[in-house]
Amino acid sequence: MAGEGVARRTQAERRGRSEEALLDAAAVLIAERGVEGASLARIGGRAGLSRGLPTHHFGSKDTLVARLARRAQERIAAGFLDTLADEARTLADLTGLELVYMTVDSYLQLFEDPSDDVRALIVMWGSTFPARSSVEGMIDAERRSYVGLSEVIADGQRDGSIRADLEPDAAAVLVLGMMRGVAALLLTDSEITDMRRVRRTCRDMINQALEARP
Amino acid sequence: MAGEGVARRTQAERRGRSEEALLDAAAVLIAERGVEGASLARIGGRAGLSRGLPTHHFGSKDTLVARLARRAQERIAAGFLDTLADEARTLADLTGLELVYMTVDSYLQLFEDPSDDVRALIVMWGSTFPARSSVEGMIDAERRSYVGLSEVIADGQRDGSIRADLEPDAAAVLVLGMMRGVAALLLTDSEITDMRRVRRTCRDMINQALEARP
Amino acid sequence: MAGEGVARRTQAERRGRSEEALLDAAAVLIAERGVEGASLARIGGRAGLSRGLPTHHFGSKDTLVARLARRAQERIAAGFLDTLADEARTLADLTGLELVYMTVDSYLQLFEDPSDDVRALIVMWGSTFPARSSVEGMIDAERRSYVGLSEVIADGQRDGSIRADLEPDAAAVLVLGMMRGVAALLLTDSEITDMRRVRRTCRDMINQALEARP
Amino acid sequence: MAGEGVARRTQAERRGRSEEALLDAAAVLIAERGVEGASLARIGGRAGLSRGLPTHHFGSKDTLVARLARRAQERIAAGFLDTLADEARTLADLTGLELVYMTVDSYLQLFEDPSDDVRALIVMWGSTFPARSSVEGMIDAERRSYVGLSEVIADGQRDGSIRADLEPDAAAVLVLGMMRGVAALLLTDSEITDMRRVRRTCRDMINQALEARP
DNA sequence: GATGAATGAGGTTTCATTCAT
DNA sequence: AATGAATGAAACCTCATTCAT
Repeated sequence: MAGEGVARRTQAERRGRSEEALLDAAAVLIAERGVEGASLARIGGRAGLSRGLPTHHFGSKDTLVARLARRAQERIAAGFLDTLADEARTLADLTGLELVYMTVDSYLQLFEDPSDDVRALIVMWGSTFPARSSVEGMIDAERRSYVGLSEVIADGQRDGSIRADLEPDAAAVLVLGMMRGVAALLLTDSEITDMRRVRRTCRDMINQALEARP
Repeated sequence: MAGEGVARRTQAERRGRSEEALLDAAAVLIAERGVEGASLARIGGRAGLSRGLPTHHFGSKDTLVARLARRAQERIAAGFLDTLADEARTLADLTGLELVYMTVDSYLQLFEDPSDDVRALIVMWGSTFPARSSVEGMIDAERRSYVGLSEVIADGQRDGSIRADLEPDAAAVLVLGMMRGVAALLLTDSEITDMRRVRRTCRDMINQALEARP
Repeated sequence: MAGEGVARRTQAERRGRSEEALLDAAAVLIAERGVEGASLARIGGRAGLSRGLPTHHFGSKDTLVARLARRAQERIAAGFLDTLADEARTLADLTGLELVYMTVDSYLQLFEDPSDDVRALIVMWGSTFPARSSVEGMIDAERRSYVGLSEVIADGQRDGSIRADLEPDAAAVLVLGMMRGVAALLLTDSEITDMRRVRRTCRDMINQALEARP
Repeated sequence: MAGEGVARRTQAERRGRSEEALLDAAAVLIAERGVEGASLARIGGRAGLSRGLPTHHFGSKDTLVARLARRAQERIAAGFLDTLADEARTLADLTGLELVYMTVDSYLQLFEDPSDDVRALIVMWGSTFPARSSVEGMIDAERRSYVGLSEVIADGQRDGSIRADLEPDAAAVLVLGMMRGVAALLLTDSEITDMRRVRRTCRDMINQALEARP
């Protein structure tokens, strides 16, 4: 029993380690060359493993890409919660306006020195633009982000921090679109301007645009 | 001689007509299946022409795609100028703030019922996200948009319509990113909310965020 | 116009020649290594053409195999009609019994010195045995052979050359099965016995088994 | 010691049980998808065991397939002897003609409601048609069937039950080919006609074709 | 005895491009 | 100007097999 347990854990560990390595490699390559340019053979090679392993583990390229997308999204979400925790606040303590601002700001902060995961995520987002796109779960996740943001804005209207005359749905689209679009612009042309100034200006603009005035 | 002249004009016309047909077909296919999914053979077929014609006319796929991107951008710019003309204004009559707003609004209006060109343009924008991207001229064009917008904002500060404490560069990134990002979101998930409400809310937010206050 | 006509004929000829070469190569390789063992790359190579051509022409392996099957079946049918013509008879002149016999005998004769087409056809027949098989049109063609043979036997009963107490359906299955099975056995193990003696004995057995007795 | 003995027997039993399960699964999959379509991983899975077990037990796919072929042939032979035993006859009591008939008939009877083994066997037979075929032992077994049948026919001529003017070799090929071919036809297209009528007609035709006449 | 992770060869297919017509 | 035949690289995927556990 003990022997079996060890063997199992070791096999599982081996598997897990390979998967992580493959996802890491996929992130690098997708960020670099796009979803289609990142071939499974190259992903395997870059991970220091064999050409055939990516398919062996994930069954198909679509699955691998979807898994990478989810991992990146989860990491971002976890990072955001960490940030809140670091500042010793809970969600309940924040006004809606503060929460909107922190959402946007912590997202943009990721792009000051973007990880491969984060860069890959934007690239994957870009590859969902064609009508028949394939990155599974991506559009759903985007929808959830939109709904969540919309609710936060409505909350902010209830708690009096956000102007009551905004339409939460429409404002959520604008804020989310700005987050994604700005990230994409800066990733594409990193010389455009530096992210820190953008974040500072962004705080200003969000406050001006959303804040309820006496 | 006269006959030859006519023949030549006809040849040139035919050529032009074929090229337009090919670009139209390319726009449809790129909007539908992405840049890589739009194969030259399919583009030729969709245009009602031969498989070999796209290469024959444009020399390479990259060139074809670049030409399509330029055509779409020029059409958008021309449309914008037409809108201004319709409202019997010249650029000189507008405050910086008005110009920013009209730029954004007329862009978003394109996505209420997007043409194939416009949809293809967003798809091509998405395919520039990888670090080694290929759509020639696209990043430069984006840079020019950014510079132009930045200047308009600075003009607005000079003419007193836009808050003086904004950094024009950073504000331009935020506004341009929002335009692109919102367009992409709505193209990807058309059920999210309707564009008209977004435009209305956008006017509000831009005014609040940029307007100089007494 | 004339130039176009020539060009077209020449292009068409080129295409036709390649197709024939590919089908010939496919027949050799399928006879040798089976349907799955005959890879498209090898077929192209054996035909003295490129690896990619088989797919380019036929679209898929299934189509290529189906085309080969049809070609072989048509050639066999044409050969049978030629044989009849050589003997200056028309179908109408033959009794049902004679026609059954000639059908079987001319089929078996093909296997005295079997062409690649004929060998490939038996191999393709063998590859239809799995429940989910793929050689398109093969099972239908087999069904048609069976129906045709069954009608010939019924005709023979009407014209008095074949015993009236046979069930035409069942007899057709037995005769057709024998044709195919014997062909397969001899192809598989050519040392079993020589085909000429089989044909002689076959005539005997068919006469004994089917002939109406006074 | 006793414990060890038990353990060993249990181990051996387990091994045997696994092997049988693997062969059963292989029969199902080969009947369904052909020899090449039946992958070792799927065989293991279908048997409710692991992916690696087929190789572990049989060493190679070829060996597994050969073992399955032999098992199926032995079962068929054993079934035939059982049938004889049920009818309380020994081989010595039968005339050659009767024995030929019973061989064919009991074989065809198997296909009225064919087991996976029997279906797989026909599929494996079909996969021996290519010149370089792989199912080890299959062609030899077929040869032995042929030789045996040929001897039975010669015996029948000696005992006066079968026409003396037949060539035993050739007749054996025809009878064996018919058995196999009819089985294949009915397996491929089960709607062709029902096996019972074929068996009835077959008895008739064999008697007419082989029986010595006074 | 058994599991399943890992490999890498090989298959079909898609495609941009070249070239003859 | 236009067609479409031909090429060959590269993609995804399947699979028998090897090997560590």
